[in-house]
Amino acid sequence: MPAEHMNREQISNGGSKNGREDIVDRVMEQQPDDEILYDLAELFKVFGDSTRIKILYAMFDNELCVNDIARLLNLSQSSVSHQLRILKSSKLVKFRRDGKSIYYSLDDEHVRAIISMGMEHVEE
Amino acid sequence: MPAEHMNREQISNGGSKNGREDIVDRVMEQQPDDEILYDLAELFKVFGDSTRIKILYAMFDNELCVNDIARLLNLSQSSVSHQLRILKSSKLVKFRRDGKSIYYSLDDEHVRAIISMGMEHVEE
DNA sequence: TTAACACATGTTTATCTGTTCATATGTATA
DNA sequence: TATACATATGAACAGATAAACATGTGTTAA
Repeated sequence: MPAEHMNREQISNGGSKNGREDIVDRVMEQQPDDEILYDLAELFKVFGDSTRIKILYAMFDNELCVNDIARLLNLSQSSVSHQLRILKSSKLVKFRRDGKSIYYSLDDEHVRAIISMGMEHVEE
Repeated sequence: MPAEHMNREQISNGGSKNGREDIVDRVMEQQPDDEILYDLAELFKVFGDSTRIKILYAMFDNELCVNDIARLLNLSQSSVSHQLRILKSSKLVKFRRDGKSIYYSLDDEHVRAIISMGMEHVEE
């Protein structure tokens, strides 16, 4: 393509198809593997349910057993247990048994940090 | 109930029903309004889809137009547009028009912070 | 070992959500 | 103004998912 037939954008980027190729290619290289981004989405999906968020927030600085959570949030025991199962498999909560009860708490500081970041965004 | 009929747990917590009442009451007071936690869940729900996460990550430090994103991630223009609509209404991205194209970018540092926190948790 | 309690799990159902396809809106250019 | 390009939007369908209900497992104490 002769230079006199190029528009300003094409000239400024060296004549690539539409002047965005370079940027698209660069972003493509920076992008993490799909698998990682899939896992990241799965993580946020767990936070993305109001029942689970309520449970997580209740445990923000308290260890709670299943029955505590059910009474506190007015949920069925079954529902709480199902949600805790999801939180466990995502490594967001840990637990310990004490007699007949099982006490749950947040697994690490990341969980608190993620919730706090979200709260900041919401409270605007 | 006479003290000699109480178990150790009941005595140590002053004789409340099952020794967890105090904690449950305290947590209940600390818990934010349902509406706030609902909004928080809604926010994370937006991050909880692999297509949207890919789009957000691609914009981590690049402004991109709809067509860029579609080519980059091998998605249909319609799909990208639908997802950007959701990201816009959640205030996660901002945009500007330049001629026929519309350039999208992350709305603020919170968005980057939330993604980074999530990444740290996933990369373990 | 039986009963009572605390929790987990399987299944079903109603609802929600992402994609696709078709079409509409908005912008630049000949 | 006609055409092409870039993006947005509406509708419909398929897959995902949370809640409810019933039942199973594990623990304690009589």
